[in-house]
Amino acid sequence: MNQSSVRRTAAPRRRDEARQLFRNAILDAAEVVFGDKGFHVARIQDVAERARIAVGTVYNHFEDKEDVLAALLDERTAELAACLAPARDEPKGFAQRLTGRIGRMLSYVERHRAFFAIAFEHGLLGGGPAASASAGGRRLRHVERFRAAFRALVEEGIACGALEPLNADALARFLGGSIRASLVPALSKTFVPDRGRRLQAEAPLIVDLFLHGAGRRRGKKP
Amino acid sequence: MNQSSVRRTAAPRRRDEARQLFRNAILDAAEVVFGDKGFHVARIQDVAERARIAVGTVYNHFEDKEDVLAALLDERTAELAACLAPARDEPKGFAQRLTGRIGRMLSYVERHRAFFAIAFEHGLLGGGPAASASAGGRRLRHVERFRAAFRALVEEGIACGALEPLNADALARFLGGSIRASLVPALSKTFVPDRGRRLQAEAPLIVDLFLHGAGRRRGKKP
Amino acid sequence: MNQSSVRRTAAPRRRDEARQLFRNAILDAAEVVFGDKGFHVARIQDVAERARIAVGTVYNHFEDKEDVLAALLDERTAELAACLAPARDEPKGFAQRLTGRIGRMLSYVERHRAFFAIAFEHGLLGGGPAASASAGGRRLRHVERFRAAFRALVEEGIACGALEPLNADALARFLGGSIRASLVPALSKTFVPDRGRRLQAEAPLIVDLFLHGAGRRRGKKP
Amino acid sequence: MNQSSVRRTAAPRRRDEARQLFRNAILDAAEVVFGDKGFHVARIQDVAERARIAVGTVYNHFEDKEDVLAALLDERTAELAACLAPARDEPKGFAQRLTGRIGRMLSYVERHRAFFAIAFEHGLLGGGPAASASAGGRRLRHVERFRAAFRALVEEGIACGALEPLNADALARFLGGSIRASLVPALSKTFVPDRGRRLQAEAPLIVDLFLHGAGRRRGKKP
DNA sequence: TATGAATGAGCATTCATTCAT
DNA sequence: CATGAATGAATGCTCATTCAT
Repeated sequence: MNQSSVRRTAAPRRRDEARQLFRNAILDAAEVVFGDKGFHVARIQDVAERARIAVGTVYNHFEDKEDVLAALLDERTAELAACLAPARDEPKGFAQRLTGRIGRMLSYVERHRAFFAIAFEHGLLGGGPAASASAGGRRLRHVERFRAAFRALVEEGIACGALEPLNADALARFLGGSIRASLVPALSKTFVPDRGRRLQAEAPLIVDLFLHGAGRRRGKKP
Repeated sequence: MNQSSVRRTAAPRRRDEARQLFRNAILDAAEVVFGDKGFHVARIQDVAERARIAVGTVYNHFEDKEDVLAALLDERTAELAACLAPARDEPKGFAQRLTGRIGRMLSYVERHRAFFAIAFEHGLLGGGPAASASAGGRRLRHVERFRAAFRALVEEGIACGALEPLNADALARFLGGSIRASLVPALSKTFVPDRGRRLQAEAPLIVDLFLHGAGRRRGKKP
Repeated sequence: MNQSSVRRTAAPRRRDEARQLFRNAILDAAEVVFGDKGFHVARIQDVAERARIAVGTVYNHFEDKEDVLAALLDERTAELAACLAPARDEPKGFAQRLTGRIGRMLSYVERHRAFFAIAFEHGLLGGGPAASASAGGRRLRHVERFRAAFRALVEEGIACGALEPLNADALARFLGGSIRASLVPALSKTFVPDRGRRLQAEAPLIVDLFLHGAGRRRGKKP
Repeated sequence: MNQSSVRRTAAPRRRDEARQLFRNAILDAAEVVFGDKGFHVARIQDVAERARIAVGTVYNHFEDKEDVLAALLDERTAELAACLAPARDEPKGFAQRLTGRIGRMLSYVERHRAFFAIAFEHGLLGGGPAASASAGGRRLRHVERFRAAFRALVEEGIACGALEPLNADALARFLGGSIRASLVPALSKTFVPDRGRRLQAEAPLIVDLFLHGAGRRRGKKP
């Protein structure tokens, strides 16, 4: 390999790394700012200031304000959906596997609390049709990807006989609703994040309720 | 009762009725407009136009834009919470009572689809903490009232032994999440409202999942 | 005519008058501001300030910045073209009539010097194709109307035997060019407007120069 | 001459040639881009892209955007004025010489149509005082040089008895106006450039129209 | 010297709110 | 009170210019 070929590859690589750095800085800033004020109230200026860059720079990396949100949803959604995918060394039982995955998901949400506070507004886990309208479908992708992850999980459960063979979409939504129910208080602004208990600890309860419901179980008596 | 006292009471009464008429017209218009475009995108102008009145008139009846939303949430939330309250001639079993009440609730939501699409964005059934921030706490009231209705329902269930004696708040949220899961697709814009099946028909499934979960029930086989 | 019908007509009339007042104030302000700085450099803020109104008010009367320019061109162009139309008590000879009309036109231009300085930039009397591009054809109307007025004038001359029966469009452009040549120094910013001589006094020279190129040449026959 | 002195002169020469190459590439690109969109709408980025160089490079060769325009006007104006200067082997008659020179000028304009479309906006042949304001007088030079060329031409005509001994400036402007009248349609965007007839063919008509207003009138003598 | 990403002042436009009629 | 035009603060986005590489 001669010097010139080194140059041809090394320089662009560093440039790409710089681009990635800016992109991440912007998305990280947007996560906090959007989470704090809500998408519509937040100003691009705010995002730029938090990222310690100029407004113009935001526009060097993203098409417009909507695009920043879309990219953010894209990124976090993919990571969140990944939590639901099978991992190595999972326990045998479906309930155990489910608990592990949901726990991972809760843990991820906890690390990105600010963002998920608004992500729900924008359709995650089902919601805000109004908000998703303006995006002209750009955001449907995220929701869809997420729905697919839940569906896969539920179908896995049906396949192994752990879940009732009901409509997979309905079950997937039910699972999403169950998880959401636990997340809501944690995402509220008045929530004090670390009182010793981590959000992850909720996973067994969620799974229990999801699997067996809230009804009093007769078999328990004897 | 002399004539002047009649005037003092009758005339104001008519005036109050007129005020009520305007107020309702504005709220009805706001419900549709906010539901269509989302609160932030909707303009007071749009609401006024739909109500066939002038913008200034809106401000004669409401403090500001936020106030219109708050009033709307107040009104619909109260009506929605009322669905969950005990009714006359309810069946004996908790599950049956639950099914009836949830059914009524679903029916009400269906009649106000446009609005509830955004209500969820603004904290109903737990959500959008970002949005509620700007309201300076005004909206917490609605959420709180709603939460209370769910709590009462759940506590009723625990009291009569139909529900596990777990944390009432957690159960209330779980019930809310279960219902929400069924509402989401119905509130999406692409939803075709009347394909023969009414949203209300989902109530038994919701109750079943809420009470018994999605796990495969062993006792079903025989 | 009863009182109510009076109200129905009188109130709107006053409102319409107010609209007209605002519209004119804006156009007058725009004429000066655009003329001073050029269309692109001038800010709507400048126009509003000069008209002593708020920026928003400009947008209550015009679609956007382009629309203000278009309306201005429309109005002034129509008035300018009217100068070229036949008047009452015109003298018999074509040259005399021409002199009168051009004189009136020059006089009008002089009263609106600031504006015509930029009008030429935007296609009047033939010019600036670049500028007219962005308007998407809205401005072509003005140019076209103006061209038509010149054409009519030239055709009148041809018809009465005062002009060579050449291509009317070419002659019209030549007449425009002849007039323009006299206007240019008067429209320059360094021009001191009133040194005793009015622009109108140039009319005979313009006509003389114009005519003895397009006029039928008497001496040629022998 | 030793080797080092060779280096001192030869290398800089090559460097200067390179500079010239860049400069020309930028001006050529600017001619097209400015002509297409107009000076204010065109972005330096557009010019750089068309020249296949980086934006920064433009600023290595020109002070700012205005400077690019000024240099462009400078260059093209000088070449255009040169068309009006006496050439070798010109015919004897003034009309013939005039026709030749104007023909050359038209030909030059035709080769640079895109540019002259905007040059007129910026004062060439008299015009756009608004535009020239922002340049702070830098552009007056071009206009002035051009005016001088016209003046010289007219004075030449007066001297040889071919033109009326009127005010030379007025005649020069009249000549400019006459030429401009023919250029306008050719510079419009909708103009189809080559329909068999070249712009140059208009020269005799222009001269004819011009001369028989300013030309000494033979028939008048009696 | 060429490069092209970062910069941030600048501006058109919107829209909640006011207030004279 | 209803009205609807006037208001002007607020904001998304652009683009000329700079400068580290």
